[in-house]
Amino acid sequence: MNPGRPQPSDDIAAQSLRSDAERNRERIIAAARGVFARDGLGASMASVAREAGVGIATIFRRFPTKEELVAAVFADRMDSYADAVAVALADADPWHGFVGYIETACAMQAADQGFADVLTTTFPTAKAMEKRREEAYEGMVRLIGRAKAAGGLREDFDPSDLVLLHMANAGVVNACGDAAPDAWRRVVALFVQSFAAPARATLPASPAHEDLYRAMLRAGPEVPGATAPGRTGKSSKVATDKAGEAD
Amino acid sequence: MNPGRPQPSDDIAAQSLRSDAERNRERIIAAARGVFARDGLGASMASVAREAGVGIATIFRRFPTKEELVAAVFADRMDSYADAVAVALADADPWHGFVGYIETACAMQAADQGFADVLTTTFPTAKAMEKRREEAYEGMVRLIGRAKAAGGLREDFDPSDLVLLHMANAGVVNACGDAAPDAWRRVVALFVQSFAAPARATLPASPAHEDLYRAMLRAGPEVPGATAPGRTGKSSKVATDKAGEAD
DNA sequence: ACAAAACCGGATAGGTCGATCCGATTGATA
DNA sequence: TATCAATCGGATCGACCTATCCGGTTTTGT
Repeated sequence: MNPGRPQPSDDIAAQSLRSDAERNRERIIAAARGVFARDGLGASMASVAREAGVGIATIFRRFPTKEELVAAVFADRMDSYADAVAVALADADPWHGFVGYIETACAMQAADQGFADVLTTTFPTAKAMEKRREEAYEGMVRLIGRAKAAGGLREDFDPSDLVLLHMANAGVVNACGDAAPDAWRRVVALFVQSFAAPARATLPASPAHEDLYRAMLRAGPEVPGATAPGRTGKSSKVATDKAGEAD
Repeated sequence: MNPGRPQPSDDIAAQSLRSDAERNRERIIAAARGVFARDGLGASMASVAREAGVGIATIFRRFPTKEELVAAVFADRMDSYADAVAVALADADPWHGFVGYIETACAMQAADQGFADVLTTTFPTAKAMEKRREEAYEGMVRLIGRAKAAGGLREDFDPSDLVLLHMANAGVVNACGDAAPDAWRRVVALFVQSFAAPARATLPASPAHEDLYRAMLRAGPEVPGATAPGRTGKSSKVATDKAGEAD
């Protein structure tokens, strides 16, 4: 009956972890949840350790890489994400369900900087998380089909548009942070109105499926958000061609 | 007539720089233009130096901080940006001018990763650049007024919506990079359709002016983008993670 | 041609990050 | 209670970043 006993019928998840180890594991996840939500995935492992009240090594012992910690932290959030699609599919009104999904998912991005990044990044090594993502994607395709059939959604809407929506929303919540915590609502409302049927005009083609996948792979590295003072400027150059250059 | 002579009536800009120094200064700016455009503001000073064929110290001698280099590099890009507003105001058709401005500005973001961030960040120390930004903003307010008066633009459109648009577009171009270089066009087209009058539904309130300013201040630090896509293939371990970036 | 000032760039300082090492500690078992 | 493996956490590694230092080189004015 003692928890942690090596009995086969014991509690699953934590397989034979010493009691203090299991306690720390939960502390770490709880701390990481808060830190990633507040500072995004760019938060350092050290800051998570500090928040959890454990040593840095303790984190890496339980989660050999940062990516694994991220996967552990966001596992249940991805569940909620997949659930949101299921809830939307259960809605009797296809368009209402579609809009509800969008608002729920974007609200999740706004409430958790880390999750905003997760939705626009793929983690090939975190199979469980990617599985949820695919489940959600398949549900979204059906959701879109229903909404189109019911006439609420414009016919040229593509599943990839939801990915683009999340990228755009991530840009807004990342840039605004807590300075303007509700700005995303207006952006999302504008998007939703542009999704409504009938289409006001034709759209440029959607990006290819695999291009978007590569884009999400590429995003992996880092996420701004946190660092402080040393601000640097940014710049751009324009040099080449493209679009309307001024002279 | 020799350039660089200490004559008072000499060429302005470069005040008495030795010929080789002036040559390097231009090389540095040209290199930084390309590097920032390709890799975003997260690109390191070392990579700029390498591209320019000069030493790191040479860059910091001419531009004491990275922010100053950025300001120097983007000065003309901000001019083009302000020009785009002027061009839009000169358009006989207010709505056409409004849409043209949006497409031009967003195209500039897509063509230059660094500029995408510049548009969503303020640089209090770079006064010239901030002046251009304000000029552009004032022009945008007039542009919006004209477009509303002509009936093309929905009445509840707010100038801050253009800032949000740029934040959203930055999110898309940052996430997509060169993997899906045209994805932004579809997003912008959707936005434009949602801007068109008549409004399909009311919108959540706009963020407060000063909140958006604080958000743009806060955005400063870093920008991902840096690391190359396929890279890291090498040995095992560490593949992922960040690093460069960002920052 | 020549000296002095201006300039160059590699090495280095000092910071952060992810990740690892190792001596000290603690929990589980008998 | 005694034992020992499992665990802990601070120190440390290596890589990268911005920024500075300093000995060698180049431009400039006479």
